[in-house]
Amino acid sequence: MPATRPNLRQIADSLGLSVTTVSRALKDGPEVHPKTVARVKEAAAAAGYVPNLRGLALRTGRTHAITAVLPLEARAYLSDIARLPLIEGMTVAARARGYTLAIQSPLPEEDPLEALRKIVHLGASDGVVITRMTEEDRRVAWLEQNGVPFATFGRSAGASLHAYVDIDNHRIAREAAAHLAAAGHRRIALQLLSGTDVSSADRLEGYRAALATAGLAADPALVGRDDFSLEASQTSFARMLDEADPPTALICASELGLLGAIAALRQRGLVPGTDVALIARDNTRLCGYLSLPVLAHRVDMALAGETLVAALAGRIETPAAPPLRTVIAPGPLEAAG
Amino acid sequence: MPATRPNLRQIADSLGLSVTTVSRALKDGPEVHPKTVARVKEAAAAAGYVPNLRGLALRTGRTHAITAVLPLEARAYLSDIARLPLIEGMTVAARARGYTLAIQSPLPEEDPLEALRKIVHLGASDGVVITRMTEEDRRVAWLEQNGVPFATFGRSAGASLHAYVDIDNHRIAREAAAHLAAAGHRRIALQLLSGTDVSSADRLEGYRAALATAGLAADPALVGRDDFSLEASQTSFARMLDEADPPTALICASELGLLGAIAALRQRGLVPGTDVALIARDNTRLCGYLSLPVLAHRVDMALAGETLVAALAGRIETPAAPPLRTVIAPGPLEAAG
DNA sequence: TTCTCAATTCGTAACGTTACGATTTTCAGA
DNA sequence: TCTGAAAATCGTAACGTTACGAATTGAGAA
Repeated sequence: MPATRPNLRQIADSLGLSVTTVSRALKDGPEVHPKTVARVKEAAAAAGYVPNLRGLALRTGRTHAITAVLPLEARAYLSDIARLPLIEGMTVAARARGYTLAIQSPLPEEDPLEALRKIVHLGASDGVVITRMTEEDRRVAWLEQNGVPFATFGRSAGASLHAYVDIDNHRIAREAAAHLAAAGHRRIALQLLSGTDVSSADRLEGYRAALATAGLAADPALVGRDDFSLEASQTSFARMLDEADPPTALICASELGLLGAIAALRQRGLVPGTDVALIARDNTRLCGYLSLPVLAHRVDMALAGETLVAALAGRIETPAAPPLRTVIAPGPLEAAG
Repeated sequence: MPATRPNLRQIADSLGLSVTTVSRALKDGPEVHPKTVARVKEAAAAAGYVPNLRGLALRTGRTHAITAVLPLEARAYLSDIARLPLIEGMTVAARARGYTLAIQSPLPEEDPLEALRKIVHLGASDGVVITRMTEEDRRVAWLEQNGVPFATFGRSAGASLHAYVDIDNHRIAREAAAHLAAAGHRRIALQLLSGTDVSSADRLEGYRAALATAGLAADPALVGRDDFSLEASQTSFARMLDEADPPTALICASELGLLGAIAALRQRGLVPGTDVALIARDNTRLCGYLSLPVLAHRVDMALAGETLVAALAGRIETPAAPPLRTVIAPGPLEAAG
């Protein structure tokens, strides 16, 4: 920015020292006389000196910024309410570690790898957090090949090696389906994302595992894949409800999905949560204030964001250390509120 | 990031040209032979060249990043749900204009001016968006003195000159109070932020204007200043409701405030929206799903975010042009949903 | 006084880019 | 073939910082 800010040269000139000595003094270099260190630090503080990140970045290659590639336009990814604590968690954790968080929202029509390549080549950050992982994510391979520090939200297939934070989607869906089966439900519907997200695959697996354990058949017609707008969700559930053997329980995948399900039920004169059991994706505040008997797991998205940044910071600062891999356990399945 | 990315020198060497010529060719400099321009562009595309922002920033002073100073930890500022569309609007608009949005969440204990000074002196962005404006905001004076491009969310006292986007809080509170007065309410409570935010001052003024027009006295005991957690809001409203002459209508300031009010009412066996009228701050999705007779203005926070970035981009790119000043009009007071 | 060695301090180069002035090449006209 | 101007290209410096090796200073010993 155009603000004329003090730089090393000005401080050096004002003290009759060289730029080199001032630079070293400010980072307590052992070669600088203690008295000089004190003088320099005093002058720097008086002048309000802050090291210029642009020069620093060019010289050292470190920008002290991290970039999160997080779709914000697409309503399909993460519920509205789950997104904010994730961003908050990342921002706060980044700041606490001396980083700035930059958010890049990829355009839906862009090739994810190409978009990522551009972001990395800009060289404006020390590492990236990527989201919306697919099974064989080409981005992971590319990042690894190019030695770019990264952490992913959600595992990818080759997840044995890289830093990631994941929600235990398998367990969440499994517990949800198991609970419903134990309550006597035989026709349990599951809502998934429309893409090839790993999270959806995990949820589907967990759901099937629970059904198998309960001795129930898995009916593909009961697995909805819509893109999680309220309307799409409503349509999707409505179709299931209008079939010959409709579901008596729904496992939703976002609060928009939940609201869509409620709309579809009300449209048919059914009482949500009573006539048809409902399990929400996250136990968000919204669920609690629906005044409906809805169950949900509480998932700490802020913690997920913080852990993501911690994992990325680890890759940046100690590349030799093993990557941090975390699966966030959900809280117990409980009455939403 | 450590990725070895192509730079101008490599492209120049591979073509037997100088760095200067390649640099000029890539931006269609008129001094370069058209055939050379074509050759250079082809080679650059083949190599996947992306200009390095670090070098560019150092040379040109432009970082193509903007920083939004937005408190994310403090629950007191902006409702949870209103924050996300604001961030989304800013991110998307920034990206559309070739900027990256960085979010800096100031720590509550930090001096706002000092924190801003550090952010600016880092030189990591071309301009800043600041929020939580106070009447005589020292940050505005400092930014102006130092020639830093900026836009504010909310006006400050000397707002005649700088770029800002504001919500018409005066009108929102005025219409809310007027509507309640017209419905026969005589004791109308208003909830405000606890700080010295301009938005709260505007709301208070609008509220008082409506009461005066309706010939009602303004009772200071009916103006709550809490910090907008659900609990604080509940306590604050509870105190009012337990007084000798309790309010029969509440104008809330966030959805958390609304939920706190509902909790306080239910605690006393009162039916929210029926026994005591409620007007919410924003017509968020949550309000609609409360299944209560709640009124609210719809405020387009995503538009506010987009407009903020547009205003800031204007300051950065055409400093001579008059600053963009926008007041976002709310939608009509309507049944929430 | 002079020498030696350690303690300080300094100057230069480099990161990748663009601006500016200098230099080379090209080609029409004599 | 030569001249000269226009066209095209090149080299150098600079943005602010740090790393490296060189240069200077000072104190104690001979």
